[in-house]
Amino acid sequence: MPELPEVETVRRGLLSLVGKQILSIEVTRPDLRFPFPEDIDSIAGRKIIGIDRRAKYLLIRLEDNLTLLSHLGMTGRFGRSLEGKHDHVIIDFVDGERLVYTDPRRFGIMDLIHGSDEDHKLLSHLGPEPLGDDWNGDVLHKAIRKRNVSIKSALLDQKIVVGIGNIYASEILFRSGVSPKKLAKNISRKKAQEICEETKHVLLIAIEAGGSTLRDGQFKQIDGQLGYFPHEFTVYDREGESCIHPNCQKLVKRVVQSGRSTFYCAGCQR
DNA sequence: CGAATCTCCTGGAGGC
DNA sequence: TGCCTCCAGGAGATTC
Repeated sequence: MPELPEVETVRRGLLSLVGKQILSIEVTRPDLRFPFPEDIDSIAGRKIIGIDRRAKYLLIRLEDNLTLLSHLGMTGRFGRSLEGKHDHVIIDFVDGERLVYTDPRRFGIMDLIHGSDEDHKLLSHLGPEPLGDDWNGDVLHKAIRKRNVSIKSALLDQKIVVGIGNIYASEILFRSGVSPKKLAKNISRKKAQEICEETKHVLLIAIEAGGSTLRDGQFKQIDGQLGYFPHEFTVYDREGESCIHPNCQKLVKRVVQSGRSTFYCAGCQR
């Protein structure tokens, strides 16, 4: 499932579309997670002038201050040709290129932003970007020091920090040596600093690796190449396997928090 | 206000 | 081989 690194990888893959003029857009159904905007056709005739990312949202910038917002949900992906029954959005370009949004589970989102991002309902409440220079241990500590939830849940809360999903939350906490069950309000300033640094590290490494996906490789980079590097994971989906630390004899555990699997090492994470 | 729960959806895995 | 159940999970909506 796409988290920040996967979305960033998709963004980079889409950059070759910048400068192209849209000929037409076709939707094969009325909605994904939400209904498509009624004026979705208004992107036709406009050129793509840039592609940004905010949290896990892709922001396809068009002429005349119009932005096509896209969220990949769980299983959304962009391709250059039709794949089958789950193709929901087909964008054709004047030069003959084609962009197809495919999403079996339809948790994705496609919407238009007229004007500034901050005014859009889905973007207005988002927290800081984890890779931004202004996100540090202090900022994280202040955001969680009164929160009566587990640190795992806090890292998934997009109002605290954006872009982290279920996989990287486990990875970050393992590398930080913090138990996922520890309450956010009990995280020291120093530990918050470590979590912050590991977050940046993990996300950057994943971006360099080209993103990752679930075990079935549902996520594809735009050229169709799989972007899945399971060996990168230290704990995620490794229940019952040995902790990777050479001096640790423990096995990776799995617990369910807020209905989501969390993987951790009880020996290394306190 | 914060926190917990419910909800959307389909494909894949496992059980028998 | 087929059918059933369960599970994966982002994040808004709902409830308390």
